Amino acid sequence: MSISHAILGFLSWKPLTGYELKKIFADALSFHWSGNNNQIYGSLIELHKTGAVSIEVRQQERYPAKKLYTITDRGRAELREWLLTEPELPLLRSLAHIQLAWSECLSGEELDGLLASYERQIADQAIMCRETIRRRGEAPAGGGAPGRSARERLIWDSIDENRAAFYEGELAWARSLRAKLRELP
Amino acid sequence: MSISHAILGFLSWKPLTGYELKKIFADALSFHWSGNNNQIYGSLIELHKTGAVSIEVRQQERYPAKKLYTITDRGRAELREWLLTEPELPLLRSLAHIQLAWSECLSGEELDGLLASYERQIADQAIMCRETIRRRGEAPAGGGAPGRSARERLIWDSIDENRAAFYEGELAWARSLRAKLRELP
DNA sequence: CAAAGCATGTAAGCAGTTACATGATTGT
DNA sequence: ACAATCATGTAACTGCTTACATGCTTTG
Repeated sequence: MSISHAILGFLSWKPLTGYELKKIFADALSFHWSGNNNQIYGSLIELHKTGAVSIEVRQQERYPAKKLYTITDRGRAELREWLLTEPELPLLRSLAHIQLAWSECLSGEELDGLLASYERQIADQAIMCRETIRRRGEAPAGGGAPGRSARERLIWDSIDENRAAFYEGELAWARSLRAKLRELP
Repeated sequence: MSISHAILGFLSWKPLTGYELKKIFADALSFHWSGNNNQIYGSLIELHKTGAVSIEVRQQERYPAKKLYTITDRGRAELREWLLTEPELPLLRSLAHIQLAWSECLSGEELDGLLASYERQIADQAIMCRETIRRRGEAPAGGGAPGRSARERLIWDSIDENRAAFYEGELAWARSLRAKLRELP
């Protein structure tokens, strides 16, 4: 499961519970995982089986007991090994493009409506990305990562920037296509 | 299965066999499906069950019998209905970004190597995209689509252009990040 | 009193992948 | 001789998703 590498990544910062990881993934939009129970808890069980993490059960007074997961040396080695593997190509999949591809079945207005709706959604996304970046700039040291180096900050900011730029590019593309379609006879 | 809409799309042009569809998907990189047997043949069986396509078995002299699939009115209606549904957000997933996110575990040279390798792969992809677009420009009417309107051609060209621009954008991003990392103390 | 938060887990299912299985024919 | 093309299909698996199940506590 490819998400387990990302889990190991977060655990390399500090020990966390499944519940905390869930929230982290749900918040970290650039990581594109929904952070659903099945994957997080399932991966943690798997990681424990292979010895990449250790478990410490913490009883609590007013809340259910929680399991704190800590990365082991073996987990660290596994993470490093993965980091050194040849990176895969990014996966881009836009069902909207497929819809556009057969818009010959649609009238001019219907096609324009489809594009308008796509544009709106992408624009929202782009704004949200920029907002996230802005807020991060305001609250500097908060992000959970201990001892973040300048290098790491640069990389994380670049990844967020990449995401924003992607949506902005897609938005520009949709707008330009829509304009070109209006100019057609 | 979301690929079945794309299958209906191609069948809306002309009747095709599973084998032909397989090749079409394998060639149409912008459609990001591998065109593996299981999906194509499985979807066709499903589409036939729901009455979206009809089958005609053609015996051949020197080759195995083939099944020619034709879209029905019901299939056309289903396709049109899907085209009018609210488009989904594009899905972007770059494992390479996740690797970069924890490159704190790597040395400067290792990180640079990772980025270099990513850069190379993206650059190849970008070149291939441009090459496909160039070749399409040379051979005009070939593409299998009957009676393509100016509108449709514009859209298909835009989708290819979008794909190329995506890889070029990603390439520029990787290069700029690499340059910034070199300037760091 | 209902909703949201804390905390763990399971069940069922969808979409996609590689690899396997068959078997004639044509090209190198 | 070996590989590729034509043509259909199945098996086994991965990764991911939503929804279900439980139960106590805090906040509105």
